[in-house]
Amino acid sequence: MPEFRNDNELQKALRGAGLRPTRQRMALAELLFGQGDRHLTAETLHEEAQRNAVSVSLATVYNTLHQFTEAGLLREVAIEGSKTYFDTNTSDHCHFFLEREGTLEDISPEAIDFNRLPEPPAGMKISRVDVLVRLVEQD
Amino acid sequence: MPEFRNDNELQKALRGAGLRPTRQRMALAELLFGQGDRHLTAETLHEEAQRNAVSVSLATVYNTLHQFTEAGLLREVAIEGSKTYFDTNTSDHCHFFLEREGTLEDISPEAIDFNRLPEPPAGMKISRVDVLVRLVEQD
DNA sequence: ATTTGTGCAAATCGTTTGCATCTGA
DNA sequence: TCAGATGCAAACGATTTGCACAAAT
Repeated sequence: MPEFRNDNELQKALRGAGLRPTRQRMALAELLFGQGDRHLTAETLHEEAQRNAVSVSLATVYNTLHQFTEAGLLREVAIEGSKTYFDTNTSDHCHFFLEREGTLEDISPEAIDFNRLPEPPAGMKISRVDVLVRLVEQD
Repeated sequence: MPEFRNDNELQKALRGAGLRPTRQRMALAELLFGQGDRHLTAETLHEEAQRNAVSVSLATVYNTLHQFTEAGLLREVAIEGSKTYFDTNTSDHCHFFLEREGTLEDISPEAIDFNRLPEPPAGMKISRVDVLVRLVEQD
């Protein structure tokens, strides 16, 4: 859950990841990390950038999201369907998925607890456990 | 986990789902349900059909997979990335995902056990819990 | 005969890429 | 200066759709 108080910290974070703190990356990072935890797609972020008079191409948004993900600043969330979601909360946690709206919400890590996890097959190890709790309207 | 001993049972199942037992649907159903639990994509199934001299168009494979899913004969599995996977095992279970190969394996239901599940927000209920255990080679 | 399904090719959607241009160190 | 970034438009892969034809009831 990266947290940045000012542009200097942000610049340092980008530099630390081997990324030049360009105008576009700084602007996107501010949108991404400036308002708590968020779940968004490339399109969402692109639109938001335009609304905020930040001029970035969609291609750059994609590039940036992937670079930030590699740098550990974002996490990809696997949902069925076409779009890729990015989560600004990179800590270990699960998600609610509102099926009607197609949106994600974090679940606090304490709210889910495993009794047992399966043994990985020989030669393999668990890299991550994704849990998606699907929600629908109550009938 | 649908199980069909012969074409008659299969026909009945399709009819029960409001689907005409056409040549193509019967052939695809045999491929899908004739050999235990499977995880496949539209392309996979299409190729397999061609290898078995079953002539179906890719569009029909897509249609059929979705119709079978709606009918409860298949289950979609959410993986990140482009392709959609279908699982012939419709019972409640989790998956291993082999990241290197991009393939799925069932996990026996007993191997995973939740201590606690989160309370759904007001007015919502849990429709399903998807668990994906990601595996990588041991280092 | 009427309804439903099929195949093909074109259309769509999200995403990626090639390449010329620009920018930050 | 010059590697690295950006933007645009074209390319792409998976999936969907429109429509004429074929098959099932």
